[in-house]
Amino acid sequence: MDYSKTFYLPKTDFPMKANLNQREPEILKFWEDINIYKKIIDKNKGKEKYILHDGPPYANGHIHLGTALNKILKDIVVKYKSLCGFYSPYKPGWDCHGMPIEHQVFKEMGKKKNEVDILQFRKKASDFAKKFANIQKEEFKRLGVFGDWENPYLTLSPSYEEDIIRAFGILYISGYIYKTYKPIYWCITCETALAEAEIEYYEKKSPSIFVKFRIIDDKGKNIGEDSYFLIWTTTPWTLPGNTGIMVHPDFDYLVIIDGNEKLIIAEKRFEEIKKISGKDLKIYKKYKGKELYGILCKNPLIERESKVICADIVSGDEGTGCVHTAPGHGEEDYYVGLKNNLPIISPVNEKGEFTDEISDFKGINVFKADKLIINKLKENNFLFYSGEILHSYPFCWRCKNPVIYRSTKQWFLKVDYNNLRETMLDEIKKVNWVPSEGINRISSMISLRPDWCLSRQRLWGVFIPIFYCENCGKDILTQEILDRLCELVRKYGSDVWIEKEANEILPVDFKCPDCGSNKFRKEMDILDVWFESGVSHISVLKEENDLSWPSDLYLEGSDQHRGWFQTSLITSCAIFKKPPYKTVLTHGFVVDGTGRKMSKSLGNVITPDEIIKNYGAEILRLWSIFENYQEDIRISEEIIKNVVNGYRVIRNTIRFLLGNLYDYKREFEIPYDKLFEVDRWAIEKLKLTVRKVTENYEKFAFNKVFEEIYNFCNINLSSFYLDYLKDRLYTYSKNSLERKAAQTVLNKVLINLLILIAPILSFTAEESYQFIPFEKKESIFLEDWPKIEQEDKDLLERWDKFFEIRKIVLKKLEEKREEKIIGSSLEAKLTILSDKDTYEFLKSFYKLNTLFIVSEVEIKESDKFEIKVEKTKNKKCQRCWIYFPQVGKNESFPDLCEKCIDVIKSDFS
RNA sequence: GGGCGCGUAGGUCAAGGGCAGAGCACCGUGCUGAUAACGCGGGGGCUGAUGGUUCGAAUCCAUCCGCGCCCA
Repeated sequence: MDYSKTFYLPKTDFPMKANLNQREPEILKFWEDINIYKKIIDKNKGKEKYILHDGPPYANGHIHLGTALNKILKDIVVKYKSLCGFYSPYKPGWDCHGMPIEHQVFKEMGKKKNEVDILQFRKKASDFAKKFANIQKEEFKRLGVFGDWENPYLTLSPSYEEDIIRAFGILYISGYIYKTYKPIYWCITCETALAEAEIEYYEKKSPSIFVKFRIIDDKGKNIGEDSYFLIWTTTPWTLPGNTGIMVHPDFDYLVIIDGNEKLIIAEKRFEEIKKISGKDLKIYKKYKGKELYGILCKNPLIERESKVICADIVSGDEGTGCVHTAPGHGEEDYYVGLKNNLPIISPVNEKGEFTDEISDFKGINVFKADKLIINKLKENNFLFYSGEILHSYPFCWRCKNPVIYRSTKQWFLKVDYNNLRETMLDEIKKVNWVPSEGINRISSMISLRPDWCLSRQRLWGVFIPIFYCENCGKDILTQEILDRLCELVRKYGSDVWIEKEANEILPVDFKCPDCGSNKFRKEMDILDVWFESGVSHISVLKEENDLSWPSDLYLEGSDQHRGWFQTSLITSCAIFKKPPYKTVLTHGFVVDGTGRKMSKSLGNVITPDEIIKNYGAEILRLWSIFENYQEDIRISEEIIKNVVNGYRVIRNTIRFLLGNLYDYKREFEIPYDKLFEVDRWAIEKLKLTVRKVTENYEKFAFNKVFEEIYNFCNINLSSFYLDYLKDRLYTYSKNSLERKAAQTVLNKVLINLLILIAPILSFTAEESYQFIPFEKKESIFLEDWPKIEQEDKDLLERWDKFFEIRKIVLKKLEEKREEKIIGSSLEAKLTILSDKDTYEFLKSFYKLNTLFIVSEVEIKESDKFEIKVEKTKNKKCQRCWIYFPQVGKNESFPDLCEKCIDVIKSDFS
């Protein structure tokens, strides 16, 4: 007889095959239709806040795996906190100004910086940034990220620009801002400052000269008369700007005899210099580099001292080991010069000609001056050797001419003003850095960082709000001016700085406080974009945005220790004396399957789009937390395959749970103490899982969250409990305690499971939630996080012992299966011989055979432990497939067991 | 070149001086009432390399190699 119509198989429309790429857009639409983000926010209104402040991605292209990873991690945190009942609004933002966009827009226009109408250009750049902010917005939404997408913050919006200007103004007025010389890349043909991105490197032939700097004060080192430091340079024209000579503190330096003269060079370079010059040089004395510190030399070209200083950037592989230092003409020279208080001299105008400062070469192009300088050095006997060299040199990306380092006045934020550096170093310690190594990184950076250069000679950004008196040159910004300007910017955007004359912005009849003049000009440099994002905490974390300062969490890639974490810390500590964050969480970088970074040239780039198309955003979400994201995160076909596998296990578990709840209703719930012991065990395991999962969410250890959930589904449910439960679910009477108790547990497991996975597997949690066939909330995201309950440790320990025995049983069963004695485990009869304790222990389990999924278990006391497996002699019940001695004894139902006969009679007649 | 990290099975992760482990993949197998599902069993490792400390090292120390981020 066919009994297939007489039992309760799982029934659900929740599909086994996820088909994520098709289904996700439907779920997104559902969320949009019910406005899920607002409903979550409304649900938690008035509760404790948890504010994750979004670091703005740069709006100049499509998202990549790194940006996707970052947004997904943020989304997981916000969803988790929201489910836990926190009021956790998420306001995404975009970084819209800056060089890369400027660069790309110039390219599109086919023009360069000084060929464009500024306002027209800025309009184009603005459109460009908005376009990509919108593209990225859609891409982020596609990932299932919830947030206030209708009201993001953009650094180019007038209100944000106003906040940038106000923040700068506050810092200026309180004394943090000053102006001084700093070398920058400069193209003397285009007469413009260049950014690093506008530099191309080519081979260039340059002079290579060794020059003698006469010692005028050896600080009592007794080096002797007619002594010189020998330096090497490939840019003779920078010699007039020389103010120092670097030596390595740990190198040995030799005083060598060259005729009547003595020369100082590094010992490491001695042989090489002897070879180059072809001279017979003799060693006279030896000094450690650090002993030479402070010796004064004379610049061989002009009347200026040159001081010997120590720096460990000095190379022992080229030159003389004594390095010509012109702080006005090089980045390294500049920083070393700052540290040692060397004057920064840059006697070169914007055309690349020497200024009045160098009377001998006034008006001469620096590159043309090289030859003249070499000749003059030779004439005056300061040239030791002269040759030529082919080396890599920076060129202008536009005109392809070699560029120079030229010092111009730049605006700075002083890090050592008002104890700012100490404040930051103190406050850093109060922040929770996750992982904890982050504190080392940011601390060492803060303790070493130089003043922050805030000005850029660019077009796409917010102008530095400073006026200059045309008469006396004084820089001017008062509270009154700042307030007026902020009002204008709020109304018209930062373009107003260009649109209006200085006098239209300044208060009526404003006069220079120093000289009384009424003529002013505006600063035309813009602010470093890092300053813009660095004040996001001021602009965004406001009451009017429903947010609050400081934020609970910043969550970005580990590169932001140098970037946003630091710039935000500076502005925040300068203005409020406190960091804008309580916790800083960092993640690593996405690399390929072999651990190498992704790049076009390596050809190993994988895009979020490919993953979404082939597998779905859900897989991307799961991948994001599948590995330990605090280190580098690898991605490869194989890894994605693993992720998909993990996903399938969860999905199938959910499907089985749903399928067995098709006829369940909440009022059927069986109270805990009426459940069978094995059901209580399942509940205790669930409690344990909920607790561990929650702990790991709290620690942001999302890969462990998944591991816990996965192991629960796989080891506790799939391998044991659900397999065992099939008999009770399928074959017992619809309203039996066996079935109802099982369903009670399954219902509890299902709803808890869905909540636990919802922050990560949002699509699947929602999709399956909608298949729950009885009364529920509108969305899984409106549920409450399960309460943490202490699990019953005694019960769990008792069952751990059971599982130890079960493991042996399973192995024995497999042996008999191999011997072809049994197939299905239900064909088996177990005999377990054991000591009294174990005997009593086993005896205490209800229907032990069903727990092992065998037909018969016989337990006996014995002095040895042994498990025997044989084929049962009973007959198989055709309905429940268990072998019973009673099968065949009933005439009406000769192929059924007693229980099944009862069920058929009660449920199907 | 410097700073901060990382390196354990094919991949993802555990073990932090005392027998190197888990689930996945793989192989074998059962079931055909979770079926592109589910169950059971199995093989797989010179713990990046080389030295050292120790009775004993994946673990502590040193050097090196490879990879990532930041800086020069």
